[in-house]
Amino acid sequence: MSEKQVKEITSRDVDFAKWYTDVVKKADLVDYSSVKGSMIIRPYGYAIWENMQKILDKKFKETGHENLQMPMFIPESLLQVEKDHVNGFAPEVAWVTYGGNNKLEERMCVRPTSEVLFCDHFKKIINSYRDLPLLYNQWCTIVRWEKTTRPFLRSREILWQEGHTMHASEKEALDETLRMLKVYEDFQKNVLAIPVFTGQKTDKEKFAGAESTYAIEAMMYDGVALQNATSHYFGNGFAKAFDIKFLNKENKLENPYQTSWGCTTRMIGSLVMVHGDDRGLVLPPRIAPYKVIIIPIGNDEKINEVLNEIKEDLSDSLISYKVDNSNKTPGFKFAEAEVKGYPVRIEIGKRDLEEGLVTIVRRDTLEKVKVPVDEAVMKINELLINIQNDMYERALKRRDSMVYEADSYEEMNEIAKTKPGFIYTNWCGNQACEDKIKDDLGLKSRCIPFENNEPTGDKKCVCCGKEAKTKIYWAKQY
RNA sequence: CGGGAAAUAGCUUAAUUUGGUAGAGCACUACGUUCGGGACGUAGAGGUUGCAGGUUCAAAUCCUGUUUUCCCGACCA
Repeated sequence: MSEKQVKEITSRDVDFAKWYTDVVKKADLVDYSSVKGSMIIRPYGYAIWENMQKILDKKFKETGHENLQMPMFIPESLLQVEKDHVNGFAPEVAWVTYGGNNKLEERMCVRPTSEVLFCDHFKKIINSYRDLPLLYNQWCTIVRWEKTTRPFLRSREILWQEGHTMHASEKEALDETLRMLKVYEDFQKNVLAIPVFTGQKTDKEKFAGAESTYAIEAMMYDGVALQNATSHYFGNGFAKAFDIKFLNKENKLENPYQTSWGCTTRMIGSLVMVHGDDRGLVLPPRIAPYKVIIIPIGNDEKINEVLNEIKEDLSDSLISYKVDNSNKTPGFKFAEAEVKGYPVRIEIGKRDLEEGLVTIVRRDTLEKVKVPVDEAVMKINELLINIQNDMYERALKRRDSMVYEADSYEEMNEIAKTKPGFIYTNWCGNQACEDKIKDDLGLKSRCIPFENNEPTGDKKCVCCGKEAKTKIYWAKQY
């Protein structure tokens, strides 16, 4: 690697935090604005979000959901209807107190999430079991006044999607909660190539006002956890607080059962921190705005002819591409392509063309192959599939190598202090142990996975030594 | 929100200690030569030194406040 690259992007093993900010800025994903925690998502970063939206939105619609748009402001009295909810969010909402020069009679917060807005609406439109289920989703921004902010990982203005549904039965609502969690899990695995632990949050970590919260938890390159999506089951708590009722088949009034689920542009941060390397971003083909970057080396008739031929073949195969026609030297273009993380690079130069070849380079391994011009697109198709799979397998292998089981508190302590990653232990189910582990080791519970969650070994809680109820993951979090 | 550090051209920075004409490299613009791992020549453009006050004959430099960024902690469904 040249000295110039080392200078521009801090090595991720030297200073991971600096590496992250270098990559998100140098890959043109994001820029800072003059408001803390309110970032500018630049076209290349936004294109990744658009792809996420496109793929998820299709899934949401296939599962019967409709998009709508709710207001941005919530009157204080409305936010206060559900007690746990307001207690959870009050410390981090932004308030609007003036309209022009006039002080408002009642202040309004900028939505930190839209449960109460949906409930206010649901109350008006739900009358009968025939109105259920109601399956809604909205793409919007929300505001949470975070104290510490970082691009994509924790911002004050958050670009996200929130699904809100109402059901006639407890079971149906719970099924919906888990169904959407599964949609997120599949998306992470198959599109983002990010392995996740899927499971239930503890009572301490669950959403304010929810009966149960589920999450998908990813591990970043440095072993720190990032929650990439959540799905909540509310029971009928909000419905009761908001007096939402429907007549069931027996002609009796009943409160419906509710869910909500969401994911944000934080997933872009995940992509960077799971797959990126010292040369920059590495994007899985299925989410990359451009799957191929074409770099002509030099400029003559033959090169242009082959360039056009390949462009046509890529278009025919529905493979998105970008051409770097700038006047930069090849070395500059290669380095630039690597910072941006285009999955495949194709180099068209006269030296290869004399033998009828072009060079194809995959970003994840930097492996180069030379193929005949008319086989280039076929080869690219094959590579894109391999890159997608290999990236997932590599991420999975790395993650699994950083998950440690601890049987005693001493062992857990030792691992927490010396090895980055997740720790998997027996747990009694009491918050006292969660609090102690947070205080002693700085670790928070991530989730209780759905599978292989039976206590093992002596079946005692790793912290208090009492009988364990389950196994659970612990980690530092972003 | 506490503790620390920083802010000078798009980027990296010099001048700040000791107040006295804001300077460079890269990037950018035009033309030309180049092109297989961060090219070269010639010419050019780019700054009320984050913002607001104060001290001074004079402030990038000293003082106060403020905003933003980074680090550590607290907080964070």
